[in-house]
Amino acid sequence: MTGLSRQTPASFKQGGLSRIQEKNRSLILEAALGEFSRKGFSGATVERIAAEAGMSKSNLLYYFSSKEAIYEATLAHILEVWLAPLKTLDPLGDPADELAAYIRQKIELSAKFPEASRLFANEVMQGAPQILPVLETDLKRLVMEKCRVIEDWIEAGRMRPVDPVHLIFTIWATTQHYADFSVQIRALTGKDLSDPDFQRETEASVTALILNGAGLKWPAESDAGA
Amino acid sequence: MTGLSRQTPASFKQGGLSRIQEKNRSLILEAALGEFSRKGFSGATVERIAAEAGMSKSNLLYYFSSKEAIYEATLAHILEVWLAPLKTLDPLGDPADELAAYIRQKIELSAKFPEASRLFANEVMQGAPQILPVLETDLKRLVMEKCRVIEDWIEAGRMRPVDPVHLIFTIWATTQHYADFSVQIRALTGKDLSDPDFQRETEASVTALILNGAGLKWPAESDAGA
DNA sequence: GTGGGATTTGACCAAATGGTCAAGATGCAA
DNA sequence: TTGCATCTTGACCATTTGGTCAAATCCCAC
Repeated sequence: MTGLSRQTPASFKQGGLSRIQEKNRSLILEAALGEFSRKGFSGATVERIAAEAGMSKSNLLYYFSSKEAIYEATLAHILEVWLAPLKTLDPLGDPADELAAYIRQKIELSAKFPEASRLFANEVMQGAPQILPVLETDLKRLVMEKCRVIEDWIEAGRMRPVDPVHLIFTIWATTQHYADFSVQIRALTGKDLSDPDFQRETEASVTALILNGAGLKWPAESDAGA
Repeated sequence: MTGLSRQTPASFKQGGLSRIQEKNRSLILEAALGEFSRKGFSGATVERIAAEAGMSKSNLLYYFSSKEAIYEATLAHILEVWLAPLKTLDPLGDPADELAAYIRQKIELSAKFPEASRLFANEVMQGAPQILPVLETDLKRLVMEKCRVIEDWIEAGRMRPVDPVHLIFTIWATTQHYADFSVQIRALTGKDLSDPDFQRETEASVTALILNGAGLKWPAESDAGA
């Protein structure tokens, strides 16, 4: 009787996705991440996404109603992972340790999910058409909260007075740079974050530069190898 | 007699472009920069570029034989400007002054030509299909040369031992971040580099962070206002 | 002013691509 | 096994878009 349910993947009835749906949506999102990050939204084709996910274009459009819907889902899927590390910045911890840990996590993400980084960068560079609202609300609230944490550290004389928001931008910029510009980095150094040695070297350099720039001792006293 | 010259803008005969050609090529390149930086290569349309340049699509294709040709010309046009500042890093100057000047120039570029920055970022993020050769030759040579300069400063004990290539990457990352992610920055701070006050503030923060991170005194002694 | 090359454009074409649809295949509960 | 909902697909369509072409129109040296 219902002519309606036909084009709706049984789906959301009460949030329960069927086994097949679970698998296919997951395959699609993974393929979409690769395609969108490689080609950008406009350059990506649903045909290629479908092929990479191992199904027909028609079938893909059975699970996601449009190219834009796939894009939004992909973006939402990575956004939480992407912004998570900042939340761990602990006001009660040691400033140097906390910032070092944050930088390490961000570089870890850049190393493990360079495609997500590029997709995010692409979205923001195009004017953040999909995620601007999130940036202006959730992210802004989070950043302001963590800026307050840093300000408190500064007022307590535990680090040099730096503008917290620029400190955060600098951390974002540097860590994401290694993912987004990996081709350039490989062209210049012959390596990128996929090389564990290079990842360690990058982490050490970036952390030392930023922490010392913020007036924190780094590496912390301990054995500083040759 | 020559059926050949017809589709070739009188052009290159000996490098002399006619007045009209000069004007139109310039209009096209400016329009293309806007369109490509806003939409990326795939998202851009020659129709819109032509409209923005105030001419018909057919006429645009009279000056550039294809969309890709416009893209290459646009990229080549900005590339020299983009890489110029690094060349000014003077081995004979004071490390702090030299690096501060370099950072200032890069931020100046990000403020004045954010579209060029985004176009460049886009190109590299897609794998640098057009400019990879340049990166691997000219840019690599330049970077290695300047790394040597920094190493000499370090060996002379004039700055903390830092990996020069990571120092350069950090400067690139931070300065370009303010152009490429200006939408995010505006969402979080309400301002961006188009605001002169924000530009000064950014320059001061970034310079202080990086130079102090590199073990250099900054700001140099002088009146440090309240 | 005039002839011929430079410039400009509208009409047109072919390929790529997002999306629809109806029919067929598959999985599963009874 | 059978009936029905879920799942899958090939055929098809409309639009967008990069690019061509022949016919104007413009510009300028003579």
